[in-house]
Amino acid sequence: MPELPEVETVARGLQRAIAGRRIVSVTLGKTDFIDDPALMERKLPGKRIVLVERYGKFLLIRFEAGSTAEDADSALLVHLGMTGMLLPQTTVEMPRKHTHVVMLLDDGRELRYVDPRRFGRVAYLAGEKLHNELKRFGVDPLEARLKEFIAGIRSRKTRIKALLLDQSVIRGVGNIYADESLWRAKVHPARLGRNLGERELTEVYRALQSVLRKAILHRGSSISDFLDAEGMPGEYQLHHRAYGREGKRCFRCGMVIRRVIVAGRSSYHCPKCQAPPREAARKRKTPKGRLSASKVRKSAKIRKSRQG
DNA sequence: CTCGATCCCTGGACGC
DNA sequence: TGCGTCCAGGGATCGA
Repeated sequence: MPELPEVETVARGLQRAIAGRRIVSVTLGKTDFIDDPALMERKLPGKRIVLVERYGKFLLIRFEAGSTAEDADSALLVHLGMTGMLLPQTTVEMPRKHTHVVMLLDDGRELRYVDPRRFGRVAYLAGEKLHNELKRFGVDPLEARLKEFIAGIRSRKTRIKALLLDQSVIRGVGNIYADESLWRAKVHPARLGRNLGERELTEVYRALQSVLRKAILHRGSSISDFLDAEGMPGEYQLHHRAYGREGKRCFRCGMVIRRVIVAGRSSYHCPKCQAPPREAARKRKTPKGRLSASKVRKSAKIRKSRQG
């Protein structure tokens, strides 16, 4: 599941592998995760890749400025979703199953986008549109100063876990690194961000940066299927202290790690080290009778989307 | 404004 | 072995 460290790893690998190459042609498979497939097919051929960088959880493949103003400052924006992979491969290598975008490069290799679940997103954007897209996001956690981080957390009234995951507040953090950071900072995921003291917020900030940096050094976490640009899995999953460790013992105090749902996401934490909030012993209410009704609605929606 | 719930998708785990 | 069911999760969207 590509979050900041995984995307950073892919960006570095791609920068080494394809910077300077020119795109010769584009072949698309399924396109339901592409913003404007026709535009992409029209604009990419001939473009030279000058830089591959990370922006939050996005990869930005930046192109050489074209002759027209419209083509200045253009990029391919790629979000890997849950299972996306960008692999530079030779044409003799069999494309993996679920390869949906193939970009032929001028050295004969292909840059292939593979995404079984198609939770990702691909968009060709230029000029103002690119600019507007990027400014929707909050601060980069590795670049933000403590003051900016705290201002971001205090900007909204919700739980710390939800704040860390909110890309418009902080860009790049997902479920794994949110849990890992909160465990290290000894802060319960359901605490309200507003109720965290200066000291606690400082701890979260430091833990977040430390965890992200270490994870980048280990080339990210491969839980099920993350692969970097060289097709290699990361190793940071071997260093997880909270995420995915339900029922196992806390490395700090020996208490059993628990999983609760916060902000709609599995949240692994140590119930002893990470004291639960006093503020809101709020219980989620999910009437069981709704189940059948929602399933009825689900099938109706699927039918509708297939038509339109 | 802010919240939770729901949905998208596929493969892997699990139960029988 | 094979089938059905559940779950993972980021982000868009919607109704409360």
